[in-house]
Formats: sequence, structure tokens, C-alpha cells
Amino acid sequence: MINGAPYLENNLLHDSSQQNLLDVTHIKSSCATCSLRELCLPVGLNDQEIQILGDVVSHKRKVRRGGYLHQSGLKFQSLFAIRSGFLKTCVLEEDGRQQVTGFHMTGELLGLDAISSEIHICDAIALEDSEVCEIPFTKLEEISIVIPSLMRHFHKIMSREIVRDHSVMLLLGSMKAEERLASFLLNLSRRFSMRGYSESDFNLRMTREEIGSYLGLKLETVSRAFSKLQDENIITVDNKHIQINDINRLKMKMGNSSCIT
Amino acid sequence: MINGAPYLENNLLHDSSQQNLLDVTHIKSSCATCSLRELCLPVGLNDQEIQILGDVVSHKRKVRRGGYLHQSGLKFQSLFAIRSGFLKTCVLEEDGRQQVTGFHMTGELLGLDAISSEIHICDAIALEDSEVCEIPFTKLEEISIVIPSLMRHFHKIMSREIVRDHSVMLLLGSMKAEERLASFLLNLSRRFSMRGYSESDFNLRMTREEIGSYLGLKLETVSRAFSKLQDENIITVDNKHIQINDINRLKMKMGNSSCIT
DNA sequence: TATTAATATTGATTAAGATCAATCAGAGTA
DNA sequence: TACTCTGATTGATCTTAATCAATATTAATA
Repeated sequence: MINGAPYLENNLLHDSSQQNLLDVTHIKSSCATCSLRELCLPVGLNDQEIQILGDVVSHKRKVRRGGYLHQSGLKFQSLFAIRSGFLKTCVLEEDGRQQVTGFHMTGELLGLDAISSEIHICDAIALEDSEVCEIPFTKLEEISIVIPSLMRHFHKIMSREIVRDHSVMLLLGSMKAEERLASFLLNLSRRFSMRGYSESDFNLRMTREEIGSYLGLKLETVSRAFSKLQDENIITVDNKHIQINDINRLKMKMGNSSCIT
Repeated sequence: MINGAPYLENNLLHDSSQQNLLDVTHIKSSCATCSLRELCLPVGLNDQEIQILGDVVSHKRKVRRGGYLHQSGLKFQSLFAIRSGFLKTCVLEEDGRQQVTGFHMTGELLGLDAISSEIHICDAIALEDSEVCEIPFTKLEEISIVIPSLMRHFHKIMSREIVRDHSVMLLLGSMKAEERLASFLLNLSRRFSMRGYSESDFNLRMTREEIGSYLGLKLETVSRAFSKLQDENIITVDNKHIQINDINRLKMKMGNSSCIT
């Protein structure tokens, strides 16, 4: 599944959804300590390998809504795999404003950016009560020597993150407000859908300001873009509750810009 | 060096310069087949390890100005370490226009984004005659099992790429035209300087249009921003030849935005 | 060298989004 | 219930950069 075509899908947005295609059929044993099923890592491992990995990711952590999973400046030791919930990552600027660099949901992996400096350079904040598995990075590297398929998979996850970032760069560099919001909604839609939720009816976890920060727009512009899409009957907006009435027209709103359907 | 502070340096831009801090003092033997010195990978390896790595990266390739190092859609097999020259990476949109995702110089590593899908999703085009070492990725993964420090270093390189992409996202999402150009110039300046060239006097390899594509601006806007900086005596522009007259004022132009001087 | 094509600069105008400001809605609290 | 606070919407105005257009300059090639 990882090798498939989705890299050019309609997600111009920072989307960690691909990374967690948790081909459960390959997971033959369950892990008692921490359910690995939801996570992105155990793809294609055998029983014994799952056991080894399970020993590493056994430590669970809960983060309340509004709480920090990690903060900028702190020493990096672990990646975090999201078991449930919804988080944002953001960098805080000197003046106090924050720039959102991503929204993350179940199965996705956080902390990849901290590997290089071994210091967290962004904050990860829960937008709803969330639960994560802590994965000590040194241990992950150690066992990936023993389990080459895990190493390979991890490399693909990192690479996919780069691909996603490039598509966000493209979005920020070349799309108009309405196109950005359309991309954003379609991206969320697909990620919810992949997790078994409705692709056309969902609740946003973030504010207009956070969306704006992520999309390089002011909150008023985000609000106006929502209203515009609603006026055209493409979506229905009720505060944070979004219904997509015509997904094809929403896709057309994205324009050509490197988005295949 | 990789663990140091540069992750918050004044480079808001896609900058692969950090990844190649080629701590030459650690390289005790020279490699006959392909000079590893210029590359990003051999940091901190011993003689024997360098030998192993040398066997993998032995294949050299030249790309003429305007030629492709790789093209979107082709099967991914190797990373490319730049030995000399200057390249851009870009994605081609349906309508024919291209979006530049990065500029790359000696010592930097290309192809990380293709690992995930095993297909190249961007073009890499030489902006001047260039020479690269081809690094078969499967082999790199194999020897990184044998040389854990190489694996660790590779992970840091990938992570750094993610960090850089995030800072470009920040630039595109929150900076004005002049600030973007200032960041761009300072970034180039630093990367040239690290390679032993002047930090205040250099020639651009790319056109205004390519700069604009990278910075999310139209070429006219880039040109005006150059003229503005020149009018203020901060830089001197003679077509592609740039002189930085007052690097501090140029840094101030970037504004606060998450740039620590 | 002459000719052509590509690239760069500059000006005038338009359009998109930021900013400023007022109002409204909902959640939580006293 | 009233009150406060945060978040959302909408309008009016201003700023920035895109667009359109005219040269100018440089590079490429016959």
C-alpha cells in the first residue's frame, strides 16, 4: 500500500494519513502491553518482530485537551505514535504568535523533525484528549538493525513526511485562499474516511485562527472562504461542524495545481 | 556539529547546507574510487567504514547544464550526493508551469522524497554543469545495518530536511515579498560561505522566475524586491551578480519571524 | 557580427487578502 | 439569569502583490 500511487493524491496538505496504512492483515499476534494495531509501524512484521517492537513502544501517555505532548526546546528522546485523539504541531514566534505546521490524528507519528538536532523545535498540543505511545528513538534504531523491514518502513515514513511538506509548500506558494481551504477540507475528509469516519460530515477540532495559521491566511479570510463555499452550496458550515455536499465541485475548487483528482 | 544550534539559524529557506557538514577531520583515509570528502555521508566514520561506504557510492555521473539528473515518474533506485555544481528540484504542473521546491549545491543529498513511493515525484535539473555520486539506496540501507553511526547520520539528514521544509512553509505562510527575498539571499550567502566562497559576493545560478517560483512570488515582484534592496544600499544587483553591502540590515529585513539572527 | 530568443526591469492598473472594527453566538462561570 | 470570554462572521478600507504592458538588457546562435 505504501508503494502505491497516493503520493499524488488530492492532498496538497500535510497529511500523515498515508504513513499509517496499518495493513492489519499482516499483524498476526496482538500485543498485550500496547495495542500496536492502530500504529503506523508494525506493517508487515511477523509475530516475533511484533513482539520485539511491542517491548519498545510499551509506554503509553495521555494528553488532555490543551496540554503539551512535547515543547520546543526540550530534549528529544522519543517519537510519539498517536493511538487516539487529535493534535497540532506549531512553532512559537518571538512576538507570541504561533505558526501551525500540522494537524495529526490516530496512527500518525510525531517527532520526526526533532531527530536532527535532538531537541524539539516545535510544540505538540492536543486539540482533544489524546493518547500516544512513546517510542524511544534510540531503541527504535537498535531494533531496526535487527528488523530491516522496520528500518525500511521507517525510512518511507520519513520520506513521506518530506513529500507532504513539499505539497504544502506548493499550496502556500501557488494557491488562492479558497483553493487552500478546499485542499484542507478534502485532506481532512480523506483522512477521516480512511479511519472509518464519514468523509462528508465531520467536526473540526481546530479554530479558524489555527486553520489560517496553517494555510498562511488570516482567520477572517478563512471565515470568508467558508462562507463562500457555503453560498455555492458546496459545503454546509455550522461553526465547527462541516458537511461536504458536493465533493467533486470541492475538488474542482482546488484548481489544477498538481492535484490529481 | 549536527547536534549544535543551527536549526534555528537565519535560514528560513530550504537549506541542505547543514546536512553536509563534512567534518573532514574524521575522515582518515581517502577513497580512491570516488572522493567522499565533499559528501554529506561519511561524517565520523573510521577507515574501514569509509571503505565500505566508498564501494557503494563509487558510481559517478555528470549532468550538463539544463540536463535532468532524474525525472518525475521514473523509478527511484539511488540517492544522489552532489560533488559539484548546482541543481534545482521542481514539480511540473499540468498546465506546464513548474514549481521549484529547492536549490541544491555541493555536498547535499537529493532524492529523499522518492524513498516513500519508490518513484521520483520531482525533476532534478542542473542549473550549471554538475557532478554527482550515485548511491544505490538498497545498498545504503544494507550497510547502515553494519554501520549504525551511518544509519543514525542518515536519519538526521532526513530529519533536517523536514525541519527545513517546515521553515520554508513558515516563510511562505507568513513573510512578505521583501522578507522572503532577504531570507533567500541570506540563506545562499551562508551556504556559499560554508563552502569557502564569499558570503557577500556571488552569482545566482537561477532566473528571477525560478526564485519567484521557489518563494511563492511572481518574477516581477522578485525583480522589484531586488531593486528595493538595492535602492536602500543593502545589496548591489547586476543581473545575476549579487553583492551584499550590509548583511545586518539584510537580516533585519527578514523581520522577527522565527529567525534568530 | 547580426539576429533572435530569453531574461530582467519598470510603470500602470487590478485583484486578493490583510487590517480595522462592529456584531453575534456559544461555552463556561458567578 | 446575567456575565464574561473566546471564537466566528461580516463589512469597510487599505496594502500588497498579481497582472498587463512596454522596454531594455543579456545570452544564444546562425
